[in-house]
Amino acid sequence: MAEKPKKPQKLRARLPRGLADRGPAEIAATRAMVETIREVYERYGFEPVETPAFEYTDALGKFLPDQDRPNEGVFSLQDDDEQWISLRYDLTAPLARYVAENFDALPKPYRSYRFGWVFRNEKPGPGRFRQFMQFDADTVGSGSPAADAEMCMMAADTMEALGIPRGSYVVKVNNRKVLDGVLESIGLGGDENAGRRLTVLRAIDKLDKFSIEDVKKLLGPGRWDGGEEGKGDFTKGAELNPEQLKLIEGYLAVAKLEEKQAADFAASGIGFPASATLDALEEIFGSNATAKAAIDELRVIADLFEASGYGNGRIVISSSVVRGLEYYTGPVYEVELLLETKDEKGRPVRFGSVGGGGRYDGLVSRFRGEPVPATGFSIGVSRLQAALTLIGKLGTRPATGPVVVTVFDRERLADYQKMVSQLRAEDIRAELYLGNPKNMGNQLKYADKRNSPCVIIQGSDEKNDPDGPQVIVKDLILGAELAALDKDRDDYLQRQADAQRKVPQLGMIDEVRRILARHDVTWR
RNA sequence: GCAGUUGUAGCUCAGUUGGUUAGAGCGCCUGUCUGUGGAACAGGAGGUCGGUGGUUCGAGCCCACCCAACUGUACCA
Repeated sequence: MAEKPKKPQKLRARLPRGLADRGPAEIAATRAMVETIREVYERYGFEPVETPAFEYTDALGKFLPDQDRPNEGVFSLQDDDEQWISLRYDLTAPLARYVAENFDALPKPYRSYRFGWVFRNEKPGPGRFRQFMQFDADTVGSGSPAADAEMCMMAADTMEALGIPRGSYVVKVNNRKVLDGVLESIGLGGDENAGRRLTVLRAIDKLDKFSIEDVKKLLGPGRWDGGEEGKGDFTKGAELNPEQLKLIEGYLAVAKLEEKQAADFAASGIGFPASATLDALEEIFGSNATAKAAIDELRVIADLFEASGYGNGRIVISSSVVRGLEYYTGPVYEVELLLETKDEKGRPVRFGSVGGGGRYDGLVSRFRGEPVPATGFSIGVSRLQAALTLIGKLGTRPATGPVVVTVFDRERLADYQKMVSQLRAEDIRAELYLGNPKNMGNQLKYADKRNSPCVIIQGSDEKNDPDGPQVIVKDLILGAELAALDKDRDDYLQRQADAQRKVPQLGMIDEVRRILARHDVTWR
């Protein structure tokens, strides 16, 4: 017995984790979403601008403090002059660089939008990728709360334009300065408390994910990952003392109250005034000047969106919104999907935030000697697309393929190619079968896989028809429907004849058009 | 990063207390089909049983370590 010849080790074709290939259906869906978002943003007066995927790492602000090395959350490399450059991890920092670099030429306020891929070197998860698409709009050079209110209204309009019904999404607004004031009032102001401030903010941010009890654990001693003693990893808490804890509990209570009001609204359809929760906040933290000013700012924003009719639950004040810890300086917003659905294994899926933004008054002024207020909003296109696909709001039906002209006689390739050209000249997507034409079956299988509406066949019988040259136009969609009706072979062959027609070659275009119209094929 | 769960064909999964040549369905390819996809039948390709080492006469099964995926959690501009 001869030994089995060892096969050469094959290279395994594989995609790095957290990245995704995209097929025709997904590309079409993204294109449609991007067009819809663009229309809304342009209606609000924003103009397009694009920046490259790479930036100098220092422009992104992602160098680790005291180290000559970029944050590992960003994909970075050293240019040939040793300078670090990084793939952008959002569209905001590059915009700040662009505005600073072109400051004198741009109209102020400068209002622009852009979409593109961004990259984060993080652990991927369902709906979370290491490359994903964002669609941003920003107003640079206006410190007015009206600029912030407008971002929220535009977020709401965009959701509805994308087909998410009112009540199935909510735009939540908070103000980072409220949180700053709250932290000051429990004695966590100053540089020496920066670390604990972060811990407290992170804990508050978890309010939508954890119970109030678990959040309190994080504010106090800490919490086990598994939810109970000894299970999973231990997360160290902020170790607040009882007085501090009590004040924060007051804040958490307001946040929970807002949540309940929002739920009541969803049930009843009756809106509630933002002033109610703001009054409650002011009662507890109004004595702190920072908090007071921030609450007043939120009142202005609420007045604006309520006056324009967005107060009916589309935009709400929400104290649990924290957002990123790095650059936001004022109002912050988040768009949340309220739809609940099940995944393929029947587990409930919460989509959570599909967009957000806020005021970043420090980002442009880093590059300039003067203050430059700015506010922006970003939609996570990839995550939103994943969510919309899961709830069936986006068609996953593959796009219709081209009309396939089959090759019957390989001697007559030129004749078939001419038919293809005639179809193309009429703006009908068409192609010649370019595979091995040894039998008709394979060609039909190919057309079937391409999701073609129909195929063209011309053999010698048709070519030499006594009534002049004919072609067979076979409707694949109708054919598939008819075939599903009956299993009997003779009957099947009979029905098959119904789905294909022999027409004079001169009438080929009309027959194809008839089939396209029958199935509403437009190719968009 | 930490913790738990899981790794057998392209996909979904079987595989007895450790015992010859590791199976099924679906999918794929070929043929029945001298002019027709989705049907039927026949045949075929496809596996380093996640990897490495160990225990054993013998490991898909037992042990150790590693890797990957999933879930939770941490970080997330």
